[in-house]
Order: sequence, then C-alpha cells, then structure tokens
Amino acid sequence: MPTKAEQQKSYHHGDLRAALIDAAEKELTEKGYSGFTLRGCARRAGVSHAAPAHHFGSAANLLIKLAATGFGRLAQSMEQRQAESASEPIPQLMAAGIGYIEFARQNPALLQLMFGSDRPGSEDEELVHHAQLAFGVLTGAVAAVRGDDDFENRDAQLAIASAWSMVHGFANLINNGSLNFIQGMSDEKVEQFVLEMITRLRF
Amino acid sequence: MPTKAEQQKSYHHGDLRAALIDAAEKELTEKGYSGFTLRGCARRAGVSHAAPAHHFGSAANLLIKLAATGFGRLAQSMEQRQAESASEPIPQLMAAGIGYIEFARQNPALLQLMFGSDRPGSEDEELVHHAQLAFGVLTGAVAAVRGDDDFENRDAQLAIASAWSMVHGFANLINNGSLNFIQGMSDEKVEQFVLEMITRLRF
DNA sequence: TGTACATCAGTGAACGCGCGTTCACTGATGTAC
DNA sequence: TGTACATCAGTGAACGCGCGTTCACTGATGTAC
Repeated sequence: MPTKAEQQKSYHHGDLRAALIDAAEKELTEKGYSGFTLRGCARRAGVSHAAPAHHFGSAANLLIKLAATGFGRLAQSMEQRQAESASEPIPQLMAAGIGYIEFARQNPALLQLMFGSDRPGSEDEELVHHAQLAFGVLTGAVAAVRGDDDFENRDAQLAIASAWSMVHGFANLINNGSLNFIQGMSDEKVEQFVLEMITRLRF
Repeated sequence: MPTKAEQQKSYHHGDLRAALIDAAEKELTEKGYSGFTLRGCARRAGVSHAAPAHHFGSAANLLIKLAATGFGRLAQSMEQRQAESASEPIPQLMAAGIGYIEFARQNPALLQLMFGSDRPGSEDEELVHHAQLAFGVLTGAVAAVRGDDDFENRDAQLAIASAWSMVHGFANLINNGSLNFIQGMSDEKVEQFVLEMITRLRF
C-alpha cells in the first residue's frame, strides 16, 4: 500500500475526486460564487486544468457534489451536539439547533451554496439524500418534543417551520453581519443566545 | 420637456443609471450571481457595453446599488402592509412580517444578493442607509409590541432576533424549496401560515 | 513469476469565446455673451 | 435671438486575459494466461 506522500507523487492521484471537492470548498470560500472556476480548483488540487472534467464534467456538477457533502456535514454537526447532550427531547432539540448554527458559522460560503435559490442539482440523488438526512435530524427533534411524528398535521408543520426558520434565519443574519449586537459575542454567548431564542418558541 | 419615447431615441439616454439598475435586476434574476456581467446589463439597457463603466465602474458597484434599491423596496413592502392593517402593535408586527415575506418571495434573486455573506458594499452609504431603514421597520414593530425601545436590553435583543430570524429564515427556506409542504399553498394560505408562526413567538 | 494487453487517470497544447478595460471619438446639452 | 465654446454621456474598435472544452497523448494500474 503506498503512503500518502507516494500517492501524491505518482502519476495517478489516488483520490482526485475528493481532493477536487476539498479544493472547490476553498475556492468557493476565497473567491465567492462568482469567482469560482474549474481551473482554480484544478490549480488548488495541483493537477492539470483539464483533469476536473474527467470527474465532474462541469463547475455546476462539482458544486452540486460539494453541496452534498455540506449537507452530510451539517447533519453530523447536529448529531455530534446531540450525542454530547442529555437525551430528553428538549435538550436534543436545543443541541440540533446549536449544531446547525455552529456549522453555519464555520462554513458561511458553503451554507450559502447549499441554500442558494439558484443552486442547481435538485435532481442529484446524493445531494437530495444528504439534505434529507440533515432535515431529518431537525424534524425528528421537533417531533420528539411534540411527542407526535405526523408531519401532515398542521400544528406539526408550524412547529417544524418555526424552529427551522428561526435557526436558519439566525445563522444567515449572523453570517452577513445584520445582527450587529451579536458581532462581539463569544461562541459560548452566542450559543446561550440561541438557547434562549429557541426557548421562546411554543411547540 | 422631451417625452419618454424621445428620450429613448436621443443620443443621451435620459436616465441610464436607473435603467442599468433595472437591467441588472433582470440580469441577476435570469443569469444568477455567477452569470452576471456588465456587458449583459448594457445589452439589456440597449446601450454600448462600455456605457456602464461611466456610471458604476464595476459590476460589484452596480450590484451594490441594486442591493440598495432592494432594501428600499423591502422597507416599502413592509410599510405598505402596515398601512393596510390595524394600528395596534400586534397587527403592525404581523404586517411587517407578511410584507417582508411577500417581498422575499417576489424577488428571490434580489434577496439573496441583499443578504449574501459575500456581497461587498458594507461601506456604501446608500446601501447602509436603506438597509437600516428596512431593519428599522422590523425593530420598531417589535419594540411597539414590547412597549420598550431600549435595544441594549437583552430581552429586546432576543425578541428582535427571534422575530427577524424566523421571518428571514422562512423566506429563505421557501425560496429554495426546502419546506416542501409549503410548495403547493396559495399566497393567502402562506400568509395565514406566517401569521400563525409569529403567533407562536413569545415577546 | 513473468509477459502481454486493456483500461484508466491525468497531461498539455490548442481553440474559440465573452469578459472587463481603455481610449480617441462624436453627438447632445448647457452656458456665456 | 444667435453664436461660440465647454462639458457631458455614450460609442465602437481594440486589447489582453482567463475561461471551458476538446483531443491525441502518456504514464500507471489491473488482469489474463
């Protein structure tokens, strides 16, 4: 089995696909959506500019796959917090919310890609699967608090939409600097703030 | 005074600046942030491709000015709804929320530009002014409900952040299709849904 | 174990394209006298 | 009212650049025998 250093030197990359997704994330973070190019990703990954076409075909496809990994990581971030919390429904919901916002704050460009209204890929199987995974963590937590997992129920829909909208909106407003009284807060204070916001919701 | 038709035929456009902002909005809506170009805006406005530089210098500057008009229209949308509502604090807050979401649903690409975390222009005077105008409508409505306009107060901050996050998050989640049980609803049903969501908030 | 061959991953040169920017220009407008 | 001149708004040709895409290629890997 070749070491990682050997792989990097060999003609074949080893896992260029994953390396390109990593590169795409950096490219997106540093250049923004409008400055994003396939050539830039190739440069970051240290391969020729024609290489990405073999794996993704187009910039849009690469971004779709990046968004898919984003949803997977969003789900992980929530589950991680839940694993560290008490198992009662309320703390579990709080943990999901905190995990959501933690991910959002650490990955602002990625969050925007994932939830941008002009992002293509609603048909991409992998993306849809990962997105549903992430949404499922949240809806599951709300259902547990309500003691009712019938999502056809209007009251359940209101509860889910309220909680999700609040958490998602807060993450966005923080990321673009709209909530100026949050700017100076430490991570701990922000978490405390989120907890109190969620507490203000009726379920 | 020349008629509008005359102005359009004359060598000088009359109000190319405003026409370019209009064109930029269409360009953004149809091409998306990554496909947005100055040349495209010029084509839409029916002028030579070098003309926009006289007014804006760069695509980023044009987008900043477009975002500024967006905030102005967001404020108008809220105020319009408030003018049509009962003058008590609660209906006024509800109206602001409904107006916010109405604007967001009618202008998804513009909303994303206005609240994108990589949008430049935090230093642009006009943009900041219009944004504060829009935010002021919301914060004013929350203050009226609370009967307290001390925004240093933590409880006030929680109330504002909660309401704004919920409304803003809901608008975004609808626009990108995340809330699938909303998709089929008529405008009236969506408004009713928003009213009930805001009702679930404690102030 | 060695050899031959097929497959695969990435290369690098070449291409056409649309972009932003520059700049000398021209037509329209406003002002002074 | 007319004339001369300055200023301004938009033109259009030209430029260099980085992009995505194509394609014949080459080096590495896997497999059959």
